[in-house]
This record gives sequence, C-alpha cells and structure tokens, in this order.
Amino acid sequence: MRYAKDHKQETHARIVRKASVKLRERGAHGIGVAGLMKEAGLTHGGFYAHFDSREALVVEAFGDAMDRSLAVWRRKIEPLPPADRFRAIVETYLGPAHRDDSGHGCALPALAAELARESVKTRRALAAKIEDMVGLLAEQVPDASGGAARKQALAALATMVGAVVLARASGPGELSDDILAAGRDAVLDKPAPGGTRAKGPAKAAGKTAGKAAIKAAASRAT
Amino acid sequence: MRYAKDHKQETHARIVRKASVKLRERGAHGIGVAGLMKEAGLTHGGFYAHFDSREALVVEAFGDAMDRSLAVWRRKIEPLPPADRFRAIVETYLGPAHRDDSGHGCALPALAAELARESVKTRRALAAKIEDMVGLLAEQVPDASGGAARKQALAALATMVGAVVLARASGPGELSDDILAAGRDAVLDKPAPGGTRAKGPAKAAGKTAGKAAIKAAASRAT
DNA sequence: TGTACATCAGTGAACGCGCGTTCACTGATGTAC
DNA sequence: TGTACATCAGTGAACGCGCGTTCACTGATGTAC
Repeated sequence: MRYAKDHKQETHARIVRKASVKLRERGAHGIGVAGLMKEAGLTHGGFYAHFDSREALVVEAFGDAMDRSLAVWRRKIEPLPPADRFRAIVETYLGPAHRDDSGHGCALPALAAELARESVKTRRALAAKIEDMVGLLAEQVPDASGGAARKQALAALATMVGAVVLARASGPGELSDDILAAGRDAVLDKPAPGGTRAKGPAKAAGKTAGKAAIKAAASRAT
Repeated sequence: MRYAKDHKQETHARIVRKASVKLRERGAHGIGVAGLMKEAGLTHGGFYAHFDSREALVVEAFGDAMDRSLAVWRRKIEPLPPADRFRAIVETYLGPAHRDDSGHGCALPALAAELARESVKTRRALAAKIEDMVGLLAEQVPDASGGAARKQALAALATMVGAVVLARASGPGELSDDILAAGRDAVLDKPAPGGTRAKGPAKAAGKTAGKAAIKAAASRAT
C-alpha cells in the first residue's frame, strides 16, 4: 500500500469532522462540496470516493456531531455527583457559549429543522440520534427513571433545542438572554426567585403552586 | 390608472402570502424566485418591482406568517374563558395537525434556525415578531402577569418550538408523538404525575392543573 | 369627440455564477520477478 | 538487487443546470389636447 492502511479512513473521518463544524455554523445548505473538501485540505474531485452524495455527507456529519456531543457530555458529567449531572448539562446547553458557537455545539438547534425536510430514511437516522441523546439525558434526570425519566428528558430536550434556536434567531440583545434564562429555569423547575419584575412568585401554576415550586426548588438547590 | 389603485399592493400581498406557505414548507432556501412567483401566478421577471432581493421577501414572508399566526390564535381563543386560553394554544401548537402541516403553521419551527444565520438587521426583525408572540402568550398565562407571565411565555414558546422541530425531524413514528406529548405536559405544568414513577393520571383537567403542579413539585422536592 | 402620448405592472430572454457530479489523469509507493 | 508493473487516494478540468438578478419590451388603459 502506498498509504498507511487506515489512511483513507482517516481522511474520511477528517472530512466528516470538519464538515460537521461548518454545516452547524452555516446550515445544511450553507456550504458546498468544494468548500467542505477545502476545509479538510483537499480538492473537490475526490469527494465521491468518500461519499455517495453531498446529502450522504450531511447526514453522516450530523450523526458524527451528535455522537461527539454525547461523548463530551459523558466526559463532562462523569466526575460530578449524579444529582448534579442533569443540571450541569442543562446549564451548559443553555449558556451563552453554546448559543454563540453553533459550529461546536449540539447539531439539533443547528440542523434539525432543515433535515426535517429530508427523506424518511434520513429522518430515521435523525430519530436514532435523538433517541441516543434522550437516553443519556434520561439517565441523568434526578428522582425519576424509566418512562417518567424519558418523558422528562424529551421535554427538557425540546425546551433546550427551542430555546437555543430562538436565542440565536433573536440575535444579540436582551430577548436572547431572557429566552435562555427562561428555558433554564423551566427545565430545572426552578422559577426565578422573585421573578423578572421582582414581585411575587415568578412561577404561576397557581399562586399556591408557586409556593410549592419555590420550596421544591429550594430543597433541590442544596 | 390602467389598474385599480391598490392592484400592485394586492399582487405584492399575494406573493408574500403564497411565499410564506412555500417557504415554511420547503425552508428558507428550498424554493427559488421563479417558483415563488409562479405560486402567485406571475413570472419571475416582475419580482424586483416588488422586492429589493429574494432575502427581503423571505423576511417579509416570515413576518407575515407570524402576524397571521397571531391573528389566528386571537380569533381562536377569543370565545374561550380566559382560564382555558393558554391550554388551547399549547394543545393546538403541539398537536399532530400542526406538526404535519408546516406550510400553514408557526414560522418559528419552520424557519427560525435558518434565519438565525442572517444579518443582525434581519434578526432584529425576527426578534420583534418573537416578542409579539411572547406577548400574546404571556397574556394568556393563567395566574401570572408581568415579568412572571413573560418568563413562562418564553419558556413555553421555547418548548413548543423545540418540540415541533424535533417531532418533525424524527419523522413518522412513536418518538415523534412522544416528543409532542412530553412537550405538551411539560408546558401545561403536568410533569409525569408522581414524579419518580410515571404512574397516575396522565392528564389533569384545566382547573386542577394547579393542584397537579403542587403535587408534582412537592414529590420532585423529595 | 377622436387621436397621440404617458404610465407602469408584468413578461421573458439573457447574464454571470456557483453548484453537484463525472472522469481522465497523476504520482507515490507496494509487489512481482 | 533492480526494473516493470499494479494500485489507488487525490487532482483539476469540464459538464449541465438552476439560481438571483437585470433589462428592453409589451400591452392595457389613463390623460392631454
């Protein structure tokens, strides 16, 4: 062999890795084959030795990004006490760093809406990755397991994805920060103490529920 | 005048209206100028008599879709008792009909992720429309007002948008339905009753939602 | 009143451009003898 | 050992195509005289 045995695999992986960043930054239609290959230090002609089509790379890059997110999260929460893990993920996900660096963030807010328009086959691949992420999240949900944990994980993921999409779309400004904060508190079931207007219980599932929620939040916070 | 005085305005409005449907269906990059004009029964050449650029139409169509959504919701909840209005919006938003007809649904799950990559000017226009929607939603939040209601509305919108994006992306299948259901229950403050075990009634009627929330919050606190 | 001209929403050919994809080729290096 | 050949990851020119945008024109109808 005139190349190391795994040379081609390494090149393939490099293309996917670089593409996953650029696609998350610019969107599923935001960069062409030539640009994606250039990112990997190659010319566009070799593309079809690695992928059946541009679309195939997009799907693979999406999956790669999801897998890497999962790995990063696992590594991040591993040293934490189990009770803090869910919160750690949510706070990172809904922090300004994640909002402001879509290229290295979760692939869902960046690409899911566009990929939702692709074939059923592609969407099935998406569904599998979403299921992986829900699984990881469900394992970290405090005080719940099984179907209840899964349900909380699904809702949390929906809130996180939606909040990041809206926070990015509403550009720089106060609204963007407010969206992240509201999502964070909603997922962590911790109404903002005092509320934005600093008057009365912020969460209003009913005045009495507000009190209960505050207590709940307070007890979990310690 | 060889045309009725408002003939051009009407044509303009028709282009915007038709475009707003097609763009929500196919995405901000999913249809070209010629296709958009054809939808309105025109040829592409006249496009630039109505819009400065394709991008300008996309932004206008987004705004139009948001305005129409607001109007539809207002009309829909108007006959309802105030206490039921928030629930009505959430259940419609997170129903299968909305998931399966993006062309006539909310523009946020359909377009926000793509528009988040546009200029600050465009994002400011998005932010204004998001703020309108949050305002409407905040008015309907039961048992809260001001900053607290706004915060709940922000979180609810994030959850709804994220759930619809993920439900569409995860294609036909059980996961898609589960995401909608989890989002619905989370927004309506009905987390898995019992908290830890996912047992008990899946739904609480509108007026008892407060109580359910108390129980849920209390059990999660332990 | 009739005729010439002005107006302007909409038409359709044409533009340059970048896209996804194909393909004959290169050149470094392994293998056969 | 040296030489000829085989392998194949990557190159770069070329393709047809559809895109956003421009522009000279059309044709229906209003206005001036």
